[in-house]
Amino acid sequence: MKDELINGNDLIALGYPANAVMKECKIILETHLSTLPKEQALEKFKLVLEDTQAFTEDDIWKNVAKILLSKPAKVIIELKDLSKSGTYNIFGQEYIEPGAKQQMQLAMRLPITHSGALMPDAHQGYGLPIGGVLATDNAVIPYGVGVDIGCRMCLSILDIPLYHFDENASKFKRELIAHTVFGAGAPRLKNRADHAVLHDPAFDQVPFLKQLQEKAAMQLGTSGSGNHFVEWGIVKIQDEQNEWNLPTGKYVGILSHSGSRGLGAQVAGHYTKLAEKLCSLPQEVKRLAYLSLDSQEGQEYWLAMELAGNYASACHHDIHQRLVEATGAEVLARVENHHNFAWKEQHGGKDLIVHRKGATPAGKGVLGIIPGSMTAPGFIVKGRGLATALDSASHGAGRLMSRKQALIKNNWNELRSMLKDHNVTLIGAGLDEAPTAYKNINQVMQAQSELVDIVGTFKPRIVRMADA
DNA sequence: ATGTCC
Repeated sequence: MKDELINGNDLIALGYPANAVMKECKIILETHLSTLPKEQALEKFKLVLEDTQAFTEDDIWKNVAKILLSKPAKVIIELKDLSKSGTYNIFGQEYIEPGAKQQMQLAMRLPITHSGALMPDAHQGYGLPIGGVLATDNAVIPYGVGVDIGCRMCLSILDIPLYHFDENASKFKRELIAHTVFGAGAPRLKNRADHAVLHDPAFDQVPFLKQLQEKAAMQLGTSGSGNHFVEWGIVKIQDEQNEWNLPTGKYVGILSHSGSRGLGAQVAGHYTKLAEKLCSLPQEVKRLAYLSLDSQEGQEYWLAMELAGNYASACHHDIHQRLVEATGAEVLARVENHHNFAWKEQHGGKDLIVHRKGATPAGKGVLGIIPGSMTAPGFIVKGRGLATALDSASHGAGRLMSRKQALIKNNWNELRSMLKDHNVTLIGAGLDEAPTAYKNINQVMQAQSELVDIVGTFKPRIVRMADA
């Protein structure tokens, strides 16, 4: 081949895919076509592309033919131009790291995205940021829900007198240890669980779920690890108009935070992989791969997601029930909500799929729980239904430090002193969960005063988390 | 988040 050289762009212009075939073409160019004029060489490439089948046995071209036939060019879905992606509202702008905003901006550019919002506890995650809310059109993003599907809060307000709790603190601590199970992969202790959710028809409707049924039974009522907890604490009801007609004042309560354990994690992993296979997005957003709700896979994910949500809910109820029975308490009121989930909702008269990944549903009048930290209060909230926040609020204070960073910066002396100051007994946990690793919950609540009203607070007193 | 890549 004389004078001008053929390059990759020439081949792509002919219609060649930009994949492994390029390497083979380069070898042929160098070893067999080096003396041919450019036009003639291009003609040859064109012929191979048009009649690939005829070259599958050709000594020179068989590798090229094989790749052309086996690997059809993958169509990468294009992101919307920034100018057409629409804006999203950020609450608590000053508390949010740039990485989380960049992730949200990318999510806004998906072709399926309708609208979005970022909560004041937001920080970087896989795919959608934690604290990200994304409304899409008839499609679900497994990583827009998160790895721990149905991760949620549950608060039981009890009839136990405060003085009884204080006088018997060691018994309450013992029962908390006896009736909660922490640790990754940890199975339930002793008695085998039975619960309607373990017989959910979804286990038979979705083949992938069948193999997870036994694991789900083994782990029912367990809490897992990470930032999950079960705690005794003091509820303070301050809204006189509360729905339970409870007199304002202090109550003993149980607050728990956990999700769908191995069941949800396996579902998330499986359908994320499937989505990435079926929905090729540019590298920087590949974790936002989505499934159409009209597809078999999308419908399966939705069913599996709802099962994982119900399972997570059952886990909380099981934990609360055992603690309530062990202490002879009665439940006066209960507040609970998912904060890693997707819902079918109407916004502005349009049917949408609303993903909340680390965000609390806050539709008008909807109750929820936003935890603080092991020493900072959590909040019982009532949604204000702000449209620009897509009826959402934060799911907590949000991390200030990464786990790794927190392990380096925090120390046990400081943590022990904080626990003492706040009259908190801690069982388990590591320095990565120290209160100093989290944002200031009061600032976060201030930043979302348009999103939720405060009904009451919860001050942790005996906290159990997974061992470090 | 989960016994951490089918």
